[in-house]
Amino acid sequence: MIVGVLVELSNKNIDKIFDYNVPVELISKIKVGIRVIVPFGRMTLEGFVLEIKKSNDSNVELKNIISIVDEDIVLNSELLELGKTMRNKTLSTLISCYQVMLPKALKAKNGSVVNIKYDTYYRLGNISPDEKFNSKQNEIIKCFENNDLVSRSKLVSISLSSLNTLIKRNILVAEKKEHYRVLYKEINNKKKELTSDQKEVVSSIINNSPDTFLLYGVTGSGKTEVYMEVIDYYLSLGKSSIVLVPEISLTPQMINRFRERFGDKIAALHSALSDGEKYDEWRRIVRGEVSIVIGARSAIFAPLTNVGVIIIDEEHSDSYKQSDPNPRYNAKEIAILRSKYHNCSVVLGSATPSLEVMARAKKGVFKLLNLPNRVNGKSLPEVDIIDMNNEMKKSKGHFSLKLISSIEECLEKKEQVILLLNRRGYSSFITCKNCGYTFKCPKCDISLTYHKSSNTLRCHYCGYGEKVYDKCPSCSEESLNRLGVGTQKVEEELNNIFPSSKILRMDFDTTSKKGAHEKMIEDFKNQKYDILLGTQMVAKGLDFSQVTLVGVINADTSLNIPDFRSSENTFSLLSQVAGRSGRSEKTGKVIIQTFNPDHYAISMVKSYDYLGFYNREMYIRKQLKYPPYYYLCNIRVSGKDASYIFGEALKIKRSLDRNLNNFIILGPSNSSVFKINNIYRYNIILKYKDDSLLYPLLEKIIEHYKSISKIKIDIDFNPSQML
DNA sequence: AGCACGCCGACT
DNA sequence: GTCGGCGTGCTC
Repeated sequence: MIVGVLVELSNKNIDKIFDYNVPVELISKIKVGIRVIVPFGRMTLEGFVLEIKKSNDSNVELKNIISIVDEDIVLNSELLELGKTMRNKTLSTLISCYQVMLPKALKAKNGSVVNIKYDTYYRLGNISPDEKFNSKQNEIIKCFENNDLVSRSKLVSISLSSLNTLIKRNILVAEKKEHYRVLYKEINNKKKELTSDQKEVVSSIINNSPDTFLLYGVTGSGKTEVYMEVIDYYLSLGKSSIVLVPEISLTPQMINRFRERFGDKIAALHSALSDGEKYDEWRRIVRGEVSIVIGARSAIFAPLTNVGVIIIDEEHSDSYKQSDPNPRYNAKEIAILRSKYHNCSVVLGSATPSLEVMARAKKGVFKLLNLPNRVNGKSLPEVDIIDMNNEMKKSKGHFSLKLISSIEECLEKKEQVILLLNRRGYSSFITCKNCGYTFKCPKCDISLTYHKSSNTLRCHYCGYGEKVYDKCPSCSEESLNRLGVGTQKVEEELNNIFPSSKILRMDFDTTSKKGAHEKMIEDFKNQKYDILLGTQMVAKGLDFSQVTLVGVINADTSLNIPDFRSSENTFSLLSQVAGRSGRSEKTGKVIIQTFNPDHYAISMVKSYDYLGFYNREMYIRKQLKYPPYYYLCNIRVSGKDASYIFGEALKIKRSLDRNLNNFIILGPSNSSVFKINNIYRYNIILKYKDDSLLYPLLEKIIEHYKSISKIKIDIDFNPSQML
């Protein structure tokens, strides 16, 4: 027996199948989709078995497989095939596509597999009628009246020595059962009565399946209930479901809602789980012990069989696109690929759909479903836009008088406030007021950001750090200025204005500890705090009934990012956070502070005019030839020798120019962070409508450069950010 | 990724 | 003459 193996090295030169002999004693254990250990050059590597064949059709002498890693397959035929499609769509290595499908714990570097934990259980053996038992022993045996299997810990708690006696007499027989590290609540199938709008949407999905739907529903319109109802329907047909949410909104609050309804039929894959816990969840999925998988981007690869529906909540979130390590895939595209295989539907939900998805829905490629009303029957909270250009003359802090008085009012009524400090694309760097000097990382072309806790300046890209100076190194004046607003600073200011209020600060610093995020949300829900102050993480998915005021301290930072999506992202962020207000009986209110009150991405939030925003933004995208009118592709050429790299990038650009018609080809230009860790980066940006000639050409370019180690070519199709 | 091979510069 | 630089190629 010969097997074709793909080894675990992500390198274009090795991204092909290598054949190995299977020693006789291993033949019976070989299956396509398991991992094996093989010799490779002088190395010993892990790899996936992709093919099984009878004879050696090449003229090279084959080595033997060393051992087998998995009893059961880790990649089924659907996922093996999906990986190949992904490779072709992302031009990444096949092995990287398979690796991204599996939990980290399985990406074993030479066999470092996570321990499977076992619990010991006992069952009753044969008891002949003349066996006699004492009282302790009888007590133990009684435990088996209603259960076949009883855990050792329970029996030990009765009497260890009696237990040992019974085991010795073969009255009890030991049995090992896998121990899962995650505990589950009892199912209680909490079902809410749906509104007629919701019911209509649910039946529309079920009756028109399979298809891809855009569920466009305002904040608070009960999209989650719709998802659960659809999932429940497919559950009743014996089918499984995948639910994707952005990591940031995969809160315990969200998971608990699903758990209350579906109990232990759910596996939740989120970042708060350890590698071992994620592995446990993954194994439950593989074994068919769960029917619903809820998780962030990579959960789209959940090895469920017989999928009934794939739901992508907050569809507009850019977190569904993997942008940094290869493969640069988009979970929405993967969802559609998997739905074709399973002949099932995809539901994309959002209150502010991405332009790409809405455009496709309008064209009829996706089916558009509407939820125009909130389930509480109330209208959306009133939005007040405060022009900070005027306010700054009146006070020097970050709070307008209007926001201060509204918070005051809210606190008096014992209601709660959420404050968003928009820090998207924002960093707290230090500059000299006198000469304009800024501190930059010597290895990366980026400003160092100030870290109060360690009193250092740090580089967000490479981790470089230096201590903070008093004097400007350029002009020697003591005129260094901390720019920008941190949550800490705003918290202090807030404390001064409202000394008796209880403020909860939620940002990356305060939520990094395990379970901290969960506890904060729980505490705020239980009204242990009056004001929740935080970054983007307070904007999405949270549902607190006592929140009647949402304030946005600085709406503009996300608007100033040099990215063609900055308006869309700003509109969507502001609309989302506005939706946190007035979700229950009490009427809510929203205050947005901005220096650009007339910018359409801000002014249209006031009227909740998504479609108005959509039309206006679409017009601009058409003029500027951006998505959804054109596709984008970013070719990043990088290496240590800047002039060599630029020269090669230019060659690539010229070759593209020669071979592609109707393409707009920009660059090579310095990428927005030009240098990271002494690697210089140039971008070539392509805009196009038809990609049929592009792929073979790019494959050729990759092929040409793959063996030249001083240059790296990275391709990102439809990048989420243009950085 | 590792490691060997091989072809040019500065040394005991 | 030889040690060692790293550019290039190969791994079933």
